Amino acid sequence: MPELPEVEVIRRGIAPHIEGRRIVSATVRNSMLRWPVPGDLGLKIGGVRITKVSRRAKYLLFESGEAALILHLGMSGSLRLISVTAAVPPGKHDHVDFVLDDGTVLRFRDPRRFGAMLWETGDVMQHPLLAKLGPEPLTETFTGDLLYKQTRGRSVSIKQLLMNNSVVAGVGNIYANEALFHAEIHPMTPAGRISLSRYRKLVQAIKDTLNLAIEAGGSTLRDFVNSEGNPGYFQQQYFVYGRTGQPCRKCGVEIRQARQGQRSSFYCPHCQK
DNA sequence: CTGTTCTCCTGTGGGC
DNA sequence: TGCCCACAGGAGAACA
Repeated sequence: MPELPEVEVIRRGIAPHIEGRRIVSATVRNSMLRWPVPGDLGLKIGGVRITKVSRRAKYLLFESGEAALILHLGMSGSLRLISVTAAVPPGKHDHVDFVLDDGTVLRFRDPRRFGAMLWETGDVMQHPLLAKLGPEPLTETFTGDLLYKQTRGRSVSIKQLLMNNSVVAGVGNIYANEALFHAEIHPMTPAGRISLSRYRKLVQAIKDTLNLAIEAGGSTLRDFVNSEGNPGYFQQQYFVYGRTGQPCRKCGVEIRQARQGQRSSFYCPHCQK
């Protein structure tokens, strides 16, 4: 699933091919994503020049002067660029195509259709999906001091807190688990009972794991044009995620799995307290 | 406000 | 080899 690092790597991969280009047309074959793709998307986006491809949390934003396309890859979404000469026929789950003014096609595929594609005029950051997001984890506004202040008196578990996008944007299940392991914090610890120094360590762990993943993805990044599969997706060497029953990479004790809010948590019972 | 539960969807993998 | 089914999960919506 595309986590924040994958989305960022995808953004970096496609931006050079899209920024400065005009979108000639859009073809929507299946509009039933998480929310319906606007029926008049093609009319609205046709002729629009994309000046910038940016990211907020796990949302990709294709910005023009006065409007923006908001794109979320959900669980199974992917983007690929197809050159005009390749003429690849769309597959079953290729729901949307954008034709650029150089003939390139940007194709959105999403088998599970948890993704989203919306059009917002005006200031895109005022869109309800984006307006209430917390700080970006990789910016300096996201600090241990902030998390500490924000969590006094709160009983929610730290793992679930990290996955709350209004607290910090775009930290998903994998990186919440991984960061808690590196910070040596048990995922079920109530957020209000964690000290300032531990929050500082946790925030650093979040930044480090995300940055490491982005670097790993960037280093293996292939060209997005005419590439098969899902360029931008990459398999990380995880410390706890998906490693139930396997030995902890630090101490050898078996990694445990538990359920927190309908979501799997993975942790080392020896390293994380 | 807080915290919890529900919901959308389909590919994958384990069991038999 | 084929079939069945639990499971996975981002995150907004709904609810207590």
